[in-house]
Amino acid sequence: MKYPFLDIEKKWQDYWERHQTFKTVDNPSKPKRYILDMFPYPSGAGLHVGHPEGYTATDIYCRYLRMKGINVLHPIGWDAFGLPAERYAMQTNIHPRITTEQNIATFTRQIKMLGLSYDWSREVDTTDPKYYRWTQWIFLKIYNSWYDLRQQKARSIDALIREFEQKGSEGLSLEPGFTAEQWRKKSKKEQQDILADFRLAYVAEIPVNWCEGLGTVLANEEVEEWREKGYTVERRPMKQWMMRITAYAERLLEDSKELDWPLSTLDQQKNWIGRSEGAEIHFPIKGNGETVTVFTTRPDTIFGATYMVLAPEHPLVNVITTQQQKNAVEEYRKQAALKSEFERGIDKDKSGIFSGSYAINPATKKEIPIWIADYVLMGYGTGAIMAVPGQDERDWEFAERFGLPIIRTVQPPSDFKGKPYLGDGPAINSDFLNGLYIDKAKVKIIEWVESNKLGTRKINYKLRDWLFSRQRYWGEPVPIIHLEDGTMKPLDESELPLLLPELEKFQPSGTTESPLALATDWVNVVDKQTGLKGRRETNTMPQWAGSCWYYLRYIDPDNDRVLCDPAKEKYWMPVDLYIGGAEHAVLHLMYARFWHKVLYDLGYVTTKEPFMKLLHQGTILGEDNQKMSKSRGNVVNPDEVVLEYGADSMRLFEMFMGPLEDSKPWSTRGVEGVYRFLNRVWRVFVTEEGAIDPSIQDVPASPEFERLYHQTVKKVGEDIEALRFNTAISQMMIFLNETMKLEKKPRALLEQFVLLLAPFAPHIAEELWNKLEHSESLAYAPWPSYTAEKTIEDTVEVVFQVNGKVRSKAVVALNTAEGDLEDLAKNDTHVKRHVDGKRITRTIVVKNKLVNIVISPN
RNA sequence: GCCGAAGUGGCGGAAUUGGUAGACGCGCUGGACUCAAAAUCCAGUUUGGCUCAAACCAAGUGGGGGUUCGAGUCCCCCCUUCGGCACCA
Repeated sequence: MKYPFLDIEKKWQDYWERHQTFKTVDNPSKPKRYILDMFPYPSGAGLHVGHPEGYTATDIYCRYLRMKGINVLHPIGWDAFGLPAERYAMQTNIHPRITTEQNIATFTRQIKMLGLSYDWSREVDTTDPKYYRWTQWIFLKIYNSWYDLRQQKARSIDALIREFEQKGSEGLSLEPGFTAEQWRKKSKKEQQDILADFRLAYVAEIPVNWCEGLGTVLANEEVEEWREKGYTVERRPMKQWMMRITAYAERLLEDSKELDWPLSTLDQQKNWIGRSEGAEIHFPIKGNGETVTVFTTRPDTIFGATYMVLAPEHPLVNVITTQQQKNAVEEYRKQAALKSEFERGIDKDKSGIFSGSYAINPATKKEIPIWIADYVLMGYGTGAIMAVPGQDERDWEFAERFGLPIIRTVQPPSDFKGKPYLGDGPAINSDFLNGLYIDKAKVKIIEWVESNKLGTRKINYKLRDWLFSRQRYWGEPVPIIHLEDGTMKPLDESELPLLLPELEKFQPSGTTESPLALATDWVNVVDKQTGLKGRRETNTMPQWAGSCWYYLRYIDPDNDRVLCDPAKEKYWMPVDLYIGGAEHAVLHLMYARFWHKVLYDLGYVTTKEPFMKLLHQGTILGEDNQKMSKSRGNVVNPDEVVLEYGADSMRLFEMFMGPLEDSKPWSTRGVEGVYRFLNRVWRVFVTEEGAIDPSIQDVPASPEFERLYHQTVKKVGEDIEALRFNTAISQMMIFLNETMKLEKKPRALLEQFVLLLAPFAPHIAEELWNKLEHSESLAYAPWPSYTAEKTIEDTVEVVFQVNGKVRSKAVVALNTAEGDLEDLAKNDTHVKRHVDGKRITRTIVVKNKLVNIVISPN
C-alpha cells in the first residue's frame, strides 16, 4: 500500500495556512535568523524543477532553526517587472499587469504545493505601486546624493549646495573651480550641470547599442542575436540615466573580503571591479599646447613608449588630426562606430590610423606619433595610452603591423624567445631607471613624474557606471521631470508613487524613447511652482532596480511612512543566508550591495553589507545530463512529480541528489528511491488500518540502537547546519534500515526520529506526529538532542598493514593500548605470512586505527 | 588567452588536521512471497586473476612524477569538462 501523500500534503498545507504557523513575529528578545531566497521572475512557463532546489534547502534550514528556538524570517515575493510580459503585450495587447498577475498566481500555487514555510503575509511584488513607490523613493535619494571623497561616503546633495554657497568649490577637485560668489551668480541650469557631475544618479551622453529596426537600445549580450536576424545595431551616443557605482569601487572591493560567499563569486566581482594601480601621465602635443593624458600600470616602461594611441571616440581626436589625415580619420571613426565593443575584441587584427600629429615623450623628450585605434577603449582609463611595444603584446602587434619602432626597456632572460617581454627584469634603455627591477623602477619613475608635475599616481577600475535606463514600458517610471528651461526637477517624495500610465497599445514609440512617450497626457506636465512646461522622463528603470532592495521591504512590507522601520531593520538585518543562482554573481549582487551602501551612508540601514553568507544552488540538468530545454524535450515538470510521488518525495530527492552547489542530472529512478524510503517510514509507523504500528512500544532501546540514534541526531543536525542535506538523508535511511529490523521499536526514539525528518519531509512528519498523539504541529517542537558520549562505539575495527597494504583486520575494544595492538598484529596469521622471514624495520601504531609493519625485502 | 570550480563503480554520490576507498540511493543479479505480475522483503554487486565457493593475490579515485611507514586527500607537470571574463593599457 502506498502512503496517502496527496491527502496528507493537502491536509497539512491547509493546517499551516489556517493556523498561520509560519507567520513571523518581530520579537527582539529572541535570537533571529534571516534566511532569504532570491525571489523569482514569475514567467509564463511556471516553476521548473530548478526553482525548488534552493527553496527546499532554505526551507529545511528554516524549519530546523524554528525547532531550535530561533526567530526566523523567511519571505518570498516576485521580481515581476521585465521584458517577457512586455513582449507578450506587444503581440497580444494584453496588459503586462494581467499576464504578471496570472503568472504570480501559478507560481504561488506551485510554491505552496511544495509545502515551503514562507511567511506569506510579507509577500512583495516589485510591480505593485505600493512597492515601487519605494523603489522610486530610493532613486530620488540616490539622485539627491553625491559621493564625498573626503569622507568616503554618500551625502545629501543639499550639503554640497550649502558648501558651494559658503566656500565655492574649494577643497573639491573641480576644474574650473569657483568661489561662493561665482556660484551664486551662475544660472540655475549652470548650477544643475555642475551638480550633475556629483550626483550618484545622472544623465550622460554615452554610446549605446541602438537598433533602429527595433526602436530600442540593446544590452551588449543581445546585440549578436538581433544582428543575426538581419537588424543593424549601431553604437550611438544617447542620453541615458547612469548610476555612479564607480564611486563605490573601492568599498565594494574592500568590504567583500569579510563576506562568507563562494570564492568564485567573490573573484568574479573582484575581476569585474578590476582595480589596477598605476599612474596618469601627461604627454604634451607638439605644436598646439594641448596635452594627452594616459593611464598606465607600467610607468616604468615610459622610455619605451614609441607612439601613442587615442580611442576613436577620444575628444582630442578632432583637435590633433591634421588636414591631410582628416578624411581617413573620419572614415575610420565611422567604421569603428559600427562595431560593438564585443566585435572590436573579436577582430584580432589590429586596425588604426595615423592622426598626423606628434606628442613629446616626457621621459625621452622625443617626438612620437599619435595614432587612433579601436583597440584602445574610451571607457577605460583616459581613453588614451602610451604604447610600449617592447613590454605589451597588443602594442607589439600594432607596432609590427604599422612599422612603428620597438624598444625594449626590460632586459629579458637570455633564453627568452617571445616578442614582448612581460616578466620582471632589470630596466634597460631607460636612463636613470637602468638596472632597477619593475617594482623599484615604478616607485622611482612615479616620484620623478610627480615632482616634475607630469602626472600623478592613480588607481583605476574596470568597473563602469551603471546604465540605468531602459526604453521600456513595464518598469518603474523614473520620477523626474524635464522642464522647458533645460533643467530637471525630481518629484517630491509626497508625489510618489508615480504610476505607470495606461496605454492603448504596447508598441515601440518609433523614436528613441520608450512607449511611455505615447502617453501624452502623462508625459506632458506643467510645474506648479514655476509654471514651466515639462515632460516626464520616459525611460524606465531596469529590472535590477526592484531586486536591489526587496530584502529590506520584507522586514516591514506594509509600512507606508518609511521603506522599513529602523528598529525592525536593526533586528533583522543583515540577511544571514542568501541562496540563489550563480548567474547573479555579478550584476544583481553587485547592484544590491551598491544600493545598500548608499542607504547605509544616508543612515537608512545599519549594516555595511546586506548578505552575509551566500550560496548558489547548482543547475539541475535533464535526465540526459544536458541542460533542460523544451527543444531537447528533457524538461521535468514539478506538478507531475508532485502528483505522482508527492511534495515530500520531490523535496527529499532534490536534496538527496548531491551537494547543493553542484550541477546534477534529474533522475526519475532517484525520485522513486526516496519515495520508497518515505513509504518505508510510513509502514514502520502506521498499519494498513491507519493505526500506529503495534511494534512501536514503550520499551528501552538496545545499547546499539541507542548509539545509532544519538549518532543520527548528531549527524542530521550537523549536516543541516552545514547545508549538507544529502548526507543527512543518508543517515536517516541508515537509521530507518536498522529500525525495520527491530521486533519491538522504542517509541521514544522513533518519535524523535519523526522530528529529525520533519524539516525534510514536513507533511508526512506532521501526520505521523499527529498519529503519535501530539495535538499541535511539530513546527516548533524542540529539536532532538544527543549525548556525545552515547555516540561513541565501544569497539573499533583496527587494520593491520604490511608495508602500507591492508593484510588483516581485528575488532578490539576502544582505546586498546598501542603495545597490545602491536602484539595482536604481529601474531595475526595473515600478517605473519607476509612478515615471516623478513626484517621488520619499523612499526607504526595509530590507536583505534591501524598497525603498519614495515619490512625490508630480505 | 585569462580567472574560477570540478574529474571517485554501470549511474547520482560518500569518505579529506594524510590512516579500512566506494557509506546511502539507483540500476543489475539471485532468492522469498504470488496462479502470475506489481509492490514488498532477503542476499549479492569496483575490476581482474585463481576458484564450485570461500580464502587468497593483483590493480584501482582523469594521466604522469614526487613527498610519506601510509596519498582520493599534500606538492609539481599535463589532460578533460563546466562556469565566468574577454584588446581594461
